[in-house]
Amino acid sequence: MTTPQPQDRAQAGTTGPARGPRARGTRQAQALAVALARLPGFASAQEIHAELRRKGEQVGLATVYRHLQALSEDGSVDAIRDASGETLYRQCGTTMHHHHLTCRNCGRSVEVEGRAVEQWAARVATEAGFTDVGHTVELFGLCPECAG
Amino acid sequence: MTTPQPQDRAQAGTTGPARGPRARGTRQAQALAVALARLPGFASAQEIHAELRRKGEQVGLATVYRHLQALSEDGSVDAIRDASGETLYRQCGTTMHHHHLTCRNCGRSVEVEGRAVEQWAARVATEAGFTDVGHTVELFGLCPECAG
DNA sequence: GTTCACATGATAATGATTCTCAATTTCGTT
DNA sequence: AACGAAATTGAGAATCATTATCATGTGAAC
Repeated sequence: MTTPQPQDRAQAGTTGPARGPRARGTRQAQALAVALARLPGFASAQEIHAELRRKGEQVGLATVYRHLQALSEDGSVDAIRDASGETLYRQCGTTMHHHHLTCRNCGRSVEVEGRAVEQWAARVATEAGFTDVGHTVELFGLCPECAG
Repeated sequence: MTTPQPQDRAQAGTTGPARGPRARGTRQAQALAVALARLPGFASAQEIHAELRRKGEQVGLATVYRHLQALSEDGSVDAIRDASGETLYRQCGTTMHHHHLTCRNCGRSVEVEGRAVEQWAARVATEAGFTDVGHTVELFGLCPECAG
Protein backbone atom coordinates (compact mmCIF):
# COMPACT_ATOMS: atom_id res chain seq x y z
CA MET A 1 0.00 0.00 0.00
CA THR A 2 0.97 3.64 -0.10
CA THR A 3 1.39 6.11 2.68
CA PRO A 4 -0.95 9.07 2.45
CA GLN A 5 0.03 11.34 -0.38
CA PRO A 6 -1.65 14.51 -1.55
CA GLN A 7 -3.94 13.80 -4.45
CA ASP A 8 -2.90 15.26 -7.76
CA ARG A 9 -6.06 16.84 -9.01
CA ALA A 10 -9.26 17.70 -7.18
CA GLN A 11 -9.37 19.31 -3.75
CA ALA A 12 -5.68 18.84 -3.11
CA GLY A 13 -5.60 20.32 0.33
CA THR A 14 -9.13 21.48 0.93
CA THR A 15 -10.76 19.28 3.52
CA GLY A 16 -13.90 19.51 1.45
CA PRO A 17 -16.69 16.98 1.30
CA ALA A 18 -15.73 13.58 -0.01
CA ARG A 19 -16.61 12.77 -3.60
CA GLY A 20 -18.15 9.33 -3.51
CA PRO A 21 -21.16 7.91 -1.70
CA ARG A 22 -21.12 7.89 2.07
CA ALA A 23 -24.26 6.11 3.12
CA ARG A 24 -24.00 2.37 3.42
CA GLY A 25 -27.73 1.87 3.34
CA THR A 26 -28.24 1.16 -0.33
CA ARG A 27 -28.69 -2.29 -1.73
CA GLN A 28 -25.67 -1.79 -3.98
CA ALA A 29 -23.38 -0.66 -1.19
CA GLN A 30 -24.28 -3.65 0.91
CA ALA A 31 -23.81 -6.09 -1.93
CA LEU A 32 -20.36 -4.66 -2.52
CA ALA A 33 -19.53 -4.83 1.18
CA VAL A 34 -20.47 -8.49 1.27
CA ALA A 35 -18.42 -9.26 -1.80
CA LEU A 36 -15.40 -7.47 -0.40
CA ALA A 37 -15.67 -9.31 2.88
CA ARG A 38 -15.61 -12.63 1.06
CA LEU A 39 -12.73 -11.87 -1.27
CA PRO A 40 -9.61 -13.68 -0.02
CA GLY A 41 -7.28 -11.36 -1.86
CA PHE A 42 -6.97 -8.50 -4.28
CA ALA A 43 -9.35 -8.17 -7.19
CA SER A 44 -9.95 -5.52 -9.81
CA ALA A 45 -13.06 -3.36 -9.97
CA GLN A 46 -14.03 -5.17 -13.13
CA GLU A 47 -13.68 -8.57 -11.48
CA ILE A 48 -15.66 -7.50 -8.45
CA HIS A 49 -18.37 -6.12 -10.67
CA ALA A 50 -18.50 -9.34 -12.67
CA GLU A 51 -18.69 -11.32 -9.45
CA LEU A 52 -21.64 -9.27 -8.27
CA ARG A 53 -23.50 -9.80 -11.52
CA ARG A 54 -22.77 -13.50 -11.32
CA LYS A 55 -24.49 -13.62 -7.95
CA GLY A 56 -27.49 -11.94 -9.42
CA GLU A 57 -26.82 -8.56 -7.85
CA GLN A 58 -27.90 -5.67 -10.00
CA VAL A 59 -25.10 -3.14 -9.64
CA GLY A 60 -23.70 -0.79 -12.21
CA LEU A 61 -20.02 -0.70 -13.05
CA ALA A 62 -19.78 3.01 -12.31
CA THR A 63 -21.20 2.43 -8.88
CA VAL A 64 -18.64 -0.24 -8.13
CA TYR A 65 -15.86 2.12 -9.15
CA ARG A 66 -17.31 4.93 -7.09
CA HIS A 67 -17.59 2.90 -3.94
CA LEU A 68 -14.20 1.30 -4.26
CA GLN A 69 -12.63 4.67 -4.73
CA ALA A 70 -14.42 6.14 -1.75
CA LEU A 71 -13.64 3.17 0.48
CA SER A 72 -10.07 3.31 -0.65
CA GLU A 73 -9.78 6.99 0.17
CA ASP A 74 -10.95 6.65 3.73
CA GLY A 75 -8.81 3.60 4.30
CA SER A 76 -11.50 0.96 4.48
CA VAL A 77 -9.95 -0.95 1.63
CA ASP A 78 -6.43 -1.06 0.29
CA ALA A 79 -5.58 -0.50 -3.33
CA ILE A 80 -2.52 -1.62 -5.24
CA ARG A 81 -1.61 -1.86 -8.91
CA ASP A 82 -0.74 -5.04 -10.70
CA ALA A 83 1.92 -5.43 -13.34
CA SER A 84 -0.36 -4.23 -16.09
CA GLY A 85 -1.33 -1.08 -14.22
CA GLU A 86 -4.80 -2.20 -13.26
CA THR A 87 -5.92 -1.24 -9.78
CA LEU A 88 -6.74 -4.05 -7.37
CA TYR A 89 -8.74 -3.69 -4.17
CA ARG A 90 -9.00 -5.59 -0.96
CA GLN A 91 -10.57 -5.21 2.42
CA CYS A 92 -7.85 -5.79 4.97
CA GLY A 93 -7.94 -7.00 8.53
CA THR A 94 -6.38 -3.88 9.91
CA THR A 95 -6.58 -0.18 9.26
CA MET A 96 -3.02 0.28 10.33
CA HIS A 97 -0.22 0.86 7.90
CA HIS A 98 1.04 -2.36 6.36
CA HIS A 99 2.10 -3.92 3.11
CA HIS A 100 1.15 -6.96 1.06
CA LEU A 101 2.64 -10.11 -0.28
CA THR A 102 0.29 -10.92 -3.14
CA CYS A 103 0.06 -13.96 -5.38
CA ARG A 104 0.40 -12.73 -8.89
CA ASN A 105 -1.60 -15.68 -10.12
CA CYS A 106 -4.70 -15.86 -7.91
CA GLY A 107 -4.57 -12.55 -6.06
CA ARG A 108 -4.56 -14.11 -2.62
CA SER A 109 -2.55 -11.94 -0.30
CA VAL A 110 -0.89 -11.82 3.06
CA GLU A 111 -0.68 -8.66 5.10
CA VAL A 112 2.82 -8.00 6.31
CA GLU A 113 4.31 -5.42 8.57
CA GLY A 114 7.48 -3.63 7.60
CA ARG A 115 8.97 -1.76 10.46
CA ALA A 116 12.39 -2.16 8.85
CA VAL A 117 11.16 -0.64 5.62
CA GLU A 118 9.54 2.34 7.30
CA GLN A 119 12.76 3.17 9.07
CA TRP A 120 14.84 2.69 5.97
CA ALA A 121 12.53 4.97 4.00
CA ALA A 122 12.64 7.66 6.64
CA ARG A 123 16.42 7.57 6.83
CA VAL A 124 16.95 7.66 3.07
CA ALA A 125 14.50 10.53 2.71
CA THR A 126 16.18 12.59 5.39
CA GLU A 127 19.63 12.02 3.96
CA ALA A 128 18.52 13.30 0.59
CA GLY A 129 16.75 16.28 2.03
CA PHE A 130 13.38 15.26 0.66
CA THR A 131 10.24 16.11 2.58
CA ASP A 132 6.70 14.83 2.69
CA VAL A 133 7.94 11.42 1.63
CA GLY A 134 5.63 8.48 1.14
CA HIS A 135 6.47 5.01 -0.05
CA THR A 136 5.05 2.28 -2.18
CA VAL A 137 6.13 -1.19 -1.17
CA GLU A 138 4.54 -4.26 -2.63
CA LEU A 139 5.65 -7.87 -2.85
CA PHE A 140 4.41 -10.16 -5.61
CA GLY A 141 5.08 -13.86 -5.90
CA LEU A 142 3.45 -17.25 -6.18
CA CYS A 143 1.50 -18.54 -3.21
CA PRO A 144 2.03 -22.15 -2.10
CA GLU A 145 -1.25 -23.13 -3.79
CA CYS A 146 -0.33 -21.74 -7.19
CA ALA A 147 3.29 -22.84 -7.01
CA GLY A 148 2.50 -26.47 -7.85
CA MET B 1 12.12 -0.24 -9.49
CA THR B 2 10.96 -3.82 -9.74
CA THR B 3 12.85 -7.04 -9.64
CA PRO B 4 12.52 -9.16 -12.76
CA GLN B 5 9.06 -10.61 -13.08
CA PRO B 6 7.63 -12.76 -15.84
CA GLN B 7 5.81 -10.66 -18.38
CA ASP B 8 2.09 -11.19 -18.64
CA ARG B 9 1.60 -11.42 -22.34
CA ALA B 10 3.99 -12.10 -25.20
CA GLN B 11 6.76 -14.68 -25.04
CA ALA B 12 6.48 -15.27 -21.31
CA GLY B 13 9.25 -17.77 -20.95
CA THR B 14 10.55 -18.26 -24.47
CA THR B 15 13.94 -16.71 -24.89
CA GLY B 16 12.75 -15.57 -28.27
CA PRO B 17 13.91 -12.46 -30.11
CA ALA B 18 13.13 -9.20 -28.39
CA ARG B 19 10.14 -7.26 -29.61
CA GLY B 20 11.38 -3.71 -29.99
CA PRO B 21 14.11 -2.18 -32.12
CA ARG B 22 17.70 -3.27 -31.49
CA ALA B 23 19.85 -1.17 -33.74
CA ARG B 24 20.92 2.17 -32.39
CA GLY B 25 21.82 3.53 -35.78
CA THR B 26 18.66 5.41 -36.56
CA ARG B 27 18.28 9.14 -36.18
CA GLN B 28 15.31 8.61 -33.90
CA ALA B 29 17.07 6.17 -31.60
CA GLN B 30 19.98 8.55 -31.19
CA ALA B 31 17.80 11.52 -30.51
CA LEU B 32 16.03 9.55 -27.81
CA ALA B 33 19.32 8.40 -26.32
CA VAL B 34 20.51 11.98 -26.10
CA ALA B 35 17.30 13.13 -24.51
CA LEU B 36 17.43 10.34 -21.94
CA ALA B 37 21.01 11.13 -21.07
CA ARG B 38 20.07 14.73 -20.35
CA LEU B 39 16.99 14.05 -18.30
CA PRO B 40 17.76 14.62 -14.60
CA GLY B 41 14.89 12.47 -13.43
CA PHE B 42 11.88 10.48 -14.44
CA ALA B 43 9.67 11.59 -17.30
CA SER B 44 6.75 10.06 -19.10
CA ALA B 45 6.88 8.83 -22.67
CA GLN B 46 4.58 11.69 -23.62
CA GLU B 47 6.86 14.26 -21.98
CA ILE B 48 9.95 12.82 -23.61
CA HIS B 49 8.23 12.85 -26.96
CA ALA B 50 7.16 16.46 -26.48
CA GLU B 51 10.68 17.37 -25.49
CA LEU B 52 12.06 15.83 -28.66
CA ARG B 53 9.62 17.73 -30.82
CA ARG B 54 10.50 20.91 -29.01
CA LYS B 55 14.12 20.39 -29.99
CA GLY B 56 13.09 19.99 -33.56
CA GLU B 57 13.58 16.27 -33.67
CA GLN B 58 11.16 14.48 -35.92
CA VAL B 59 10.19 11.37 -33.97
CA GLY B 60 6.87 9.62 -33.80
CA LEU B 61 5.14 8.92 -30.52
CA ALA B 62 4.87 5.21 -31.26
CA THR B 63 8.60 5.07 -31.81
CA VAL B 64 9.28 6.71 -28.48
CA TYR B 65 7.06 4.17 -26.77
CA ARG B 66 8.70 1.30 -28.59
CA HIS B 67 12.21 2.31 -27.68
CA LEU B 68 11.42 3.10 -24.08
CA GLN B 69 9.79 -0.26 -23.69
CA ALA B 70 12.69 -2.07 -25.29
CA LEU B 71 15.28 -0.17 -23.28
CA SER B 72 13.30 -0.82 -20.16
CA GLU B 73 13.12 -4.53 -20.84
CA ASP B 74 16.83 -4.99 -21.19
CA GLY B 75 17.54 -2.85 -18.18
CA SER B 76 19.02 0.18 -19.89
CA VAL B 77 16.40 2.42 -18.37
CA ASP B 78 14.27 2.10 -15.28
CA ALA B 79 10.53 2.47 -15.32
CA ILE B 80 8.22 3.34 -12.47
CA ARG B 81 4.61 4.44 -12.21
CA ASP B 82 3.45 7.71 -10.78
CA ALA B 83 0.37 8.23 -8.65
CA SER B 84 -1.90 8.45 -11.66
CA GLY B 85 -0.62 5.22 -13.13
CA GLU B 86 1.42 6.79 -15.90
CA THR B 87 4.76 5.13 -16.60
CA LEU B 88 7.89 7.22 -16.09
CA TYR B 89 11.30 6.40 -17.50
CA ARG B 90 14.82 7.26 -16.59
CA GLN B 91 18.32 6.26 -17.55
CA CYS B 92 20.14 5.44 -14.35
CA GLY B 93 23.77 5.53 -13.44
CA THR B 94 23.93 1.87 -12.61
CA THR B 95 22.52 -1.31 -14.02
CA MET B 96 22.50 -2.90 -10.61
CA HIS B 97 19.36 -3.34 -8.59
CA HIS B 98 18.35 -0.21 -6.77
CA HIS B 99 15.38 1.96 -5.91
CA HIS B 100 14.41 5.61 -6.29
CA LEU B 101 13.48 8.59 -4.23
CA THR B 102 11.62 10.71 -6.73
CA CYS B 103 10.27 14.25 -6.49
CA ARG B 104 6.60 14.06 -7.20
CA ASN B 105 6.66 17.61 -8.44
CA CYS B 106 9.58 17.84 -10.86
CA GLY B 107 10.51 14.20 -11.36
CA ARG B 108 14.09 14.64 -10.26
CA SER B 109 15.24 11.48 -8.56
CA VAL B 110 17.95 10.01 -6.41
CA GLU B 111 19.05 6.42 -6.76
CA VAL B 112 19.13 4.65 -3.44
CA GLU B 113 20.24 1.24 -2.37
CA GLY B 114 18.11 -0.84 -0.10
CA ARG B 115 19.98 -3.78 1.33
CA ALA B 116 17.67 -3.68 4.32
CA VAL B 117 14.61 -3.85 2.12
CA GLU B 118 15.90 -6.74 0.05
CA GLN B 119 16.53 -8.79 3.16
CA TRP B 120 13.19 -7.91 4.66
CA ALA B 121 11.43 -8.91 1.46
CA ALA B 122 13.25 -12.21 1.26
CA ARG B 123 12.48 -13.05 4.87
CA VAL B 124 8.79 -12.17 4.63
CA ALA B 125 8.43 -14.16 1.43
CA THR B 126 10.02 -17.25 2.92
CA GLU B 127 7.93 -17.10 6.06
CA ALA B 128 4.75 -17.02 4.00
CA GLY B 129 5.88 -19.82 1.73
CA PHE B 130 5.71 -17.71 -1.40
CA THR B 131 8.14 -18.32 -4.22
CA ASP B 132 9.45 -16.35 -7.16
CA VAL B 133 8.94 -13.16 -5.22
CA GLY B 134 9.75 -9.75 -6.63
CA HIS B 135 9.22 -6.38 -5.05
CA THR B 136 8.21 -2.88 -5.95
CA VAL B 137 9.69 -0.22 -3.73
CA GLU B 138 9.45 3.42 -4.60
CA LEU B 139 9.78 6.58 -2.56
CA PHE B 140 8.04 9.80 -3.57
CA GLY B 141 8.44 13.16 -1.92
CA LEU B 142 9.38 16.75 -2.50
CA CYS B 143 12.97 17.54 -3.38
CA PRO B 144 14.71 20.45 -1.61
CA GLU B 145 14.19 22.59 -4.73
CA CYS B 146 10.45 22.08 -4.91
CA ALA B 147 9.92 22.21 -1.17
CA GLY B 148 10.12 25.99 -1.02
C1' DG C 1 -47.36 12.02 0.76
C1' DT C 2 -44.21 15.72 -0.68
C1' DT C 3 -39.68 17.18 -0.91
C1' DC C 4 -34.88 17.14 -1.67
C1' DA C 5 -30.26 15.82 -1.36
C1' DC C 6 -27.84 12.04 -2.50
C1' DA C 7 -27.14 7.61 -5.08
C1' DT C 8 -27.40 5.08 -9.28
C1' DG C 9 -26.29 3.56 -13.95
C1' DA C 10 -26.39 3.69 -19.07
C1' DT C 11 -23.57 5.85 -21.94
C1' DA C 12 -20.12 8.99 -23.63
C1' DA C 13 -15.61 10.79 -22.91
C1' DT C 14 -10.73 10.49 -21.59
C1' DG C 15 -6.15 9.30 -22.06
C1' DA C 16 -2.24 6.50 -21.97
C1' DT C 17 -0.56 2.70 -24.40
C1' DT C 18 -0.53 -0.72 -28.10
C1' DC C 19 -1.54 -2.34 -32.70
C1' DT C 20 -1.63 -2.06 -37.91
C1' DC C 21 0.60 -1.95 -41.91
C1' DA C 22 2.35 0.63 -45.75
C1' DA C 23 6.32 3.50 -46.59
C1' DT C 24 11.04 4.37 -45.41
C1' DT C 25 15.66 3.42 -43.84
C1' DT C 26 19.61 0.61 -42.67
C1' DC C 27 23.40 -2.11 -43.79
C1' DG C 28 25.79 -5.95 -45.50
C1' DT C 29 26.78 -7.48 -50.01
C1' DT C 30 27.85 -6.89 -54.79
C1' DA D 1 27.20 3.21 -56.16
C1' DA D 2 23.43 0.14 -56.33
C1' DC D 3 20.47 -3.82 -54.54
C1' DG D 4 17.55 -6.07 -51.60
C1' DA D 5 16.21 -8.37 -47.47
C1' DA D 6 15.17 -7.21 -42.94
C1' DA D 7 14.39 -3.92 -39.52
C1' DT D 8 12.39 0.56 -38.31
C1' DT D 9 9.25 4.16 -38.51
C1' DG D 10 4.86 6.67 -37.87
C1' DA D 11 0.04 8.21 -38.70
C1' DG D 12 -3.90 6.76 -37.36
C1' DA D 13 -7.00 3.18 -35.50
C1' DA D 14 -7.90 0.20 -31.70
C1' DT D 15 -7.72 -1.10 -26.61
C1' DC D 16 -9.21 -0.74 -22.22
C1' DA D 17 -9.47 0.73 -17.56
C1' DT D 18 -11.21 4.57 -15.44
C1' DT D 19 -13.90 8.93 -15.06
C1' DA D 20 -17.42 12.26 -16.30
C1' DT D 21 -22.36 13.23 -17.59
C1' DC D 22 -26.78 13.70 -16.42
C1' DA D 23 -31.40 11.93 -16.38
C1' DT D 24 -33.73 8.98 -13.25
C1' DG D 25 -34.44 6.52 -8.89
C1' DT D 26 -34.75 6.33 -3.87
C1' DG D 27 -34.68 6.94 0.98
C1' DA D 28 -35.23 9.76 5.01
C1' DA D 29 -36.98 13.93 7.04
C1' DC D 30 -40.87 16.95 7.41
